[in-house]
Amino acid sequence: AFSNAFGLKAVTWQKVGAFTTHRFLPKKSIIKRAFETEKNLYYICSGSAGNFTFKGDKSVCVELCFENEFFGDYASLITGLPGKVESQTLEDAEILTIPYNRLLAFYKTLEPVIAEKAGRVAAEMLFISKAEQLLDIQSLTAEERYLKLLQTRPDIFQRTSLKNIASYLGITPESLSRIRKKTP
Amino acid sequence: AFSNAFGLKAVTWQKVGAFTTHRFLPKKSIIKRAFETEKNLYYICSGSAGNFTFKGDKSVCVELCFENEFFGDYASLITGLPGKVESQTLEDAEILTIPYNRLLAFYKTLEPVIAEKAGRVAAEMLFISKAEQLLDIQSLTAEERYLKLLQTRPDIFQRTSLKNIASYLGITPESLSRIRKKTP
DNA sequence: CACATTTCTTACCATAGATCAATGTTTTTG
DNA sequence: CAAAAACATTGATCTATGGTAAGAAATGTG
Repeated sequence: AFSNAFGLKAVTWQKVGAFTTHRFLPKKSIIKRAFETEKNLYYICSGSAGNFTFKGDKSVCVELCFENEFFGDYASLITGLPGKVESQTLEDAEILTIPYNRLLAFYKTLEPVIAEKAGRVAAEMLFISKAEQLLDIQSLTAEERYLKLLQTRPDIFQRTSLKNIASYLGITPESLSRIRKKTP
Repeated sequence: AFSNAFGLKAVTWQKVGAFTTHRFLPKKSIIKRAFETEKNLYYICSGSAGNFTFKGDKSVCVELCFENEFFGDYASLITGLPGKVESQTLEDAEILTIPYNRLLAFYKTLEPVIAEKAGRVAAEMLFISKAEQLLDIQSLTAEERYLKLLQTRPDIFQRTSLKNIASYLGITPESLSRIRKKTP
């Protein structure tokens, strides 16, 4: 499914498949609760998932992932500490669960350089993505962030509730509604 | 200077020193302009530095770094694309400049696994740090962010202008001034 | 299919934080 | 050292966004 990701060959990923669980989860299934430690890496075959936290008593979507993307509470996975986010599906989803300790053990059976490279490439991608998300929030207005998301990921608006999109953009559903009304 | 960082031995870093430039830069020196591509990694021996972007016509500090920390426009360094931020010193600073292509070439003289591991550890640290910064902005109020910074990095307030701290917290200097007046 | 739940929109008011302006303070610089 | 620049604070507004509420639309469910 995830051929060549992180510089690993398809044949290598096939071996990962041996200890990977394949599940169909309905919409709004909780994958990992807040303050639990993440033990798995996930791959979304179809559907979508998100990471959520709270601002006061309001749920905030901090990450959105779709089919053919890896997913999880990476901060918790990397540090081994309890993560602050709750992970859940946003649509019915087909998800691969890759136990992280099994993945690390498998890495040790490879040439070590291959495994470290995969880890480096993955971590670099995560960093680039987070850095851009943060820079957007710091340098763009709510309306600019909406327009950027609309241009770069128009499909998201067909698949995710405006409520989640609003919190992902850092605003309330009401504000998003007003922005949408203003910008046809 | 930077012993054992990223899982590299002190003796390895000593060899990096051979192609590292040592400079003293006065306060507010520009290290890299916005929209240029970063070619170097920096290490701050003393003083401090920050990365800046603009929100409309206002300068926003998106990163603060101090002595004994690595520094740079990592997103640009990793992707090789022009970066959006301007890097500059915030105090008089003693800075090591490590040309990235020389660093990568040096990596190739090591056991490859060592180099990849260093890259992985570095990227993971950057990711963790950005993810936390983003989560704070999305889940905390301005006052909560101020209090968190005050608790975790009280020294910053002795060394950096409140103007920069305010923009780092995502607020104006006036708002920070009012928050400080309110919370003694 | 009918009922319940959630989502989306709209309206109205409240508020955190922004903006503008004035003033005092500190820092920089010639 | 004195003038200029940058910074910090305060007060008086202004505004974007939040909060609340209510109804319409969509979706989920027995």
